This record gives sequence, C-alpha cells and structure tokens, in this order.
Amino acid sequence: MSIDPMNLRKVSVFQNATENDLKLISQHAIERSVEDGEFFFFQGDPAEYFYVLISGRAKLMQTTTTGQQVNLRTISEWQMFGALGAVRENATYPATAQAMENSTALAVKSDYLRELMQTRPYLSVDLMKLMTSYIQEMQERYRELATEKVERRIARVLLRLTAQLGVKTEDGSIELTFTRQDLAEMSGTTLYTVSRVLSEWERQGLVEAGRERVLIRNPHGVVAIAEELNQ
Amino acid sequence: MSIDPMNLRKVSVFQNATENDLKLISQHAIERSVEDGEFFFFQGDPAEYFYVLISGRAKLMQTTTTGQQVNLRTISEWQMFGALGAVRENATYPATAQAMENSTALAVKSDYLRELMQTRPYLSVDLMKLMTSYIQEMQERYRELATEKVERRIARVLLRLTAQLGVKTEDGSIELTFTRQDLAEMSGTTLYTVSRVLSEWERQGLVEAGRERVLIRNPHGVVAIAEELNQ
DNA sequence: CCCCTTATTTGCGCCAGCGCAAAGAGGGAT
DNA sequence: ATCCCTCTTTGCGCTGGCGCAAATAAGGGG
Repeated sequence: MSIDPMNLRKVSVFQNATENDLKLISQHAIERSVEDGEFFFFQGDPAEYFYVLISGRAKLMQTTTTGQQVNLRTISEWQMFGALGAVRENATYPATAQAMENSTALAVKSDYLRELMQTRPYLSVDLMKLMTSYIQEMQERYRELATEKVERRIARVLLRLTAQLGVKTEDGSIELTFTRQDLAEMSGTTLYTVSRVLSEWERQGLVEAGRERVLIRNPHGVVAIAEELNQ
Repeated sequence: MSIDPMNLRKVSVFQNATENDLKLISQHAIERSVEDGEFFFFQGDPAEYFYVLISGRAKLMQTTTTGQQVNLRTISEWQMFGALGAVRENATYPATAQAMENSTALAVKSDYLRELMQTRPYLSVDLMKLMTSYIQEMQERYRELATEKVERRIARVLLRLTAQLGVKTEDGSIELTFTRQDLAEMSGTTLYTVSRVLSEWERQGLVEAGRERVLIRNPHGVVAIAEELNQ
C-alpha cells in the first residue's frame, strides 16, 4: 500500500516542492517497516538511502567503540533522517537509527536526492535550512553539556521533547513516552540520575513518573528549572 | 589593498567556483581587520555578512547567559565562518566570533551568497558538504563530552588542533599556540584541570608545556591516550 | 632592565553524580 | 490470575574533577 505523494509536503525539506516533484520522489520510494528495537541503519554503513518516517518513532544515536551510546535526536512522523549521507557520494551514515516502536519509513536512494538537487535549488536550500537547525541544536546541547548541571539538562530535554512531540492532556499536563535510559542518553547522564531527579520532582509535584512515561504536571515549574539564573 | 580572487579557491566552499564567480565574490567583499581579543560578530547579531579569514586566527564560541563560554571551532586562514546565517533570510548568528590574534577577514553580504546559490548548484552542494562536516564533528564531540573522561578529551582536542593547524618542527614535535583556558573551553573542562593534565603529561615526557603553547613531543603517546580501549 | 599584566601551577577541600546491587513495580502473554 | 521480563527506584560508598587561593613564571612595554 502506497502513500499519497501530497503527504510528502509535510516533510520540511519538501515543503516547497512542486506536486510533480513529490510524485517523482514517491515513485522512487520504497516502504520499509522495522520492528521496535530494530535498526534502519548503523553508523558506518554506506549511506545508500535516506528515509522519511511515516509511522512510529525512532532515535538517532552515536555509538562508542565500548558500546555506550548517546542519543542525538528523536525522529517523529514525517521527519527525514539519514539525509546527511546523501550530500556526498559514497558517504557512510554518521549515526545509527533505531526504531523505538514498530515503525515504517519511506526509503529513497541518496543518489536520487543528489540528482534532484542539481536542478532544484529550493531543495538544496531547504535541506540546508534543516542542516543549520541541526547544527544549532547540537551547538546548544554541546554548550549545555559542558556548562550545566544535570538537573537543568534533564529539564531542557523534557522541554525539547514537549515541543517536538508532547501530547497535551485536557488538564494542561504533557505526556512523554520515554524510558529513563532514553532520557539519560538524551541528557548525557545515567538512568540512575534521571530516576533520582524525576523522583525528587515528583515529590515537588512537578511531574508524575511512570513506567516508560513522564507526565509533566507543571510545565512552568520545569521551565523555571531549565532557565533559572541562579548558579 | 585587495586580495587576488584566485586565492578564494582555497576556501572549501569555493573550490569548484568558476574564475568569474571568484571575481564576482571578491568584488562584493570588503576587508575587515579585527584586533586580538575583539569580535567579528556576536551570537544573536543579525547575520548580515559571512566571512573568510585571510590572516590571523579566530574562534567561534557559544556564550551562556551567565558568561561562561564554550569553544565550538577554531578558524584558521581561508576558512569561512558566519555562513550559517546566510542560509536563511534575516537570520542571526548562532555563535560569537572572536579574534585570537590580530586578524583580517573578507566580509561578503549574506544576501549575495544566497543569490549566487540560486543559480549555482555547486555552491549549495559545497556549502552542504561543509555543513555536514560540522554536524559530524559536533556529534562526535558531543558524544565524547557525554561519555569520555577529561584526560582523553584533552588528548582528542590536541590531536584535532594538530590536524587543523599544528606546526611541525624538524624533530617531529608539533607546536600549538593556545592558552590553558582555550584548551579548557575546547574540551569542556576547566583551565585547572587542563593544567594538571598537561603537567602530568610533561612528567611522562609526552609534551612540553609553556605559556600559551603546547609542544607535543610524542604524538603517538597522545594518540594512545585518545584511543586506548581500556575503560 | 625593571615593572606590571596576564598566564600557569599546585595544594586543598569538597561534592555532584556515578554505578553496583538488590528490591520493587508494571504490564503483556498465556 | 499468574508468570516473567523489563523497567524503575533507592541505599551506599566512592571518586573525578571542580574551583578557590596563593605562589610562581613569562613576556611586553617603557
């Protein structure tokens, strides 16, 4: 079963594409389903395809030689991933993409994107805009990791996730579905510390912590922790 | 006094430019000299120009509200900087650029680069290549900061700097000109810790530490610290 | 050549956060 | 309803690295 090409307009890099271009892209796409915990690609693999997630959720991460890992980004529906490899011929993926639930993505040959970009400046421009936003986010996170205490970093992570994919419940709370391990990899700490911090916040009534789930009861309070000028 | 346009070929983003394009760019460039310690631009300023450093040395950094700072990148001759702001109209610089010695740069209106990219796909592609290399480097550094001990991070910083601008002396040593504070900002630690680590390495004969200067006597030994699988 | 500024080193005390270990809790499958 | 697997919590002890403070060193300018 195939996707309506017009849906591709939701992908930020394709927002200015012509209808015809969208059709072309969708004709070149194959669908690929990946189960929870399985991988779209590994760091170091030849970057033959780029992907657009159409259902589910995935994460991009860097892995060390010793197996530790760092979460670079959470991918939600209609986000593109694996596109860095499409810029340069014969590139390899600079990160690993793992499904966080059963997920489906469209896969398009990297070569094809490169080819399209040769004649469609809007595509390059929009991809560059996406890339600048990555750079800026990475720079920010790098600074945070270097200069800020764990508690604040965790607060920032929750806020970032809220902005990207938080589900607001009727009473203004926000629900996020992540394990402590996920949150730890995103904030550059350990699952133990995340657990302790969330427990403390729960005592203060800021959040409600559950299995693979954090309910932000008082978003303002979390912002206060993330922004506070003290220290 | 103006620069020979052909020199612009040394700028990675202009490596595939036609002679005529290089001339156009140099005609649109103004020269700007900045003294040691002064600034090309600040984080948050409107990104009116992008720069190409033609002499001296500068650093790109992120500043926190509390004044702490993190060093993102060292800029050496013929490197472009401030170009992220050129991708999007009315963007602001996402980082601050400060001269580390008396320096001169060519400044070109961001608008003009955007205009050129509309009709010259090679330019977009080469800028994207540069941007992917930034992303990859930031991702790597982020992972290092999150997972690796200080000593190893400092070793990596020295190696990175060596690759970019280390001056090899006759006996195979490598000279770097940075303060302990600079190195600390690059490795996400404090000047005290950098000092202690360098002192220890000096005792082991790996380096020679001087004022605003590190001489790497045994590059292999430093690589060993950076790469060691133990721990 | 001396003075002053700026960079560096190092002792010392401290604490944020790590990470093991073991117990507890949730939830899906049968 | 029960089992089992996975996720989470929390006590405990430890230590890497921070950061103050004070002494020392290295240049540059006059």
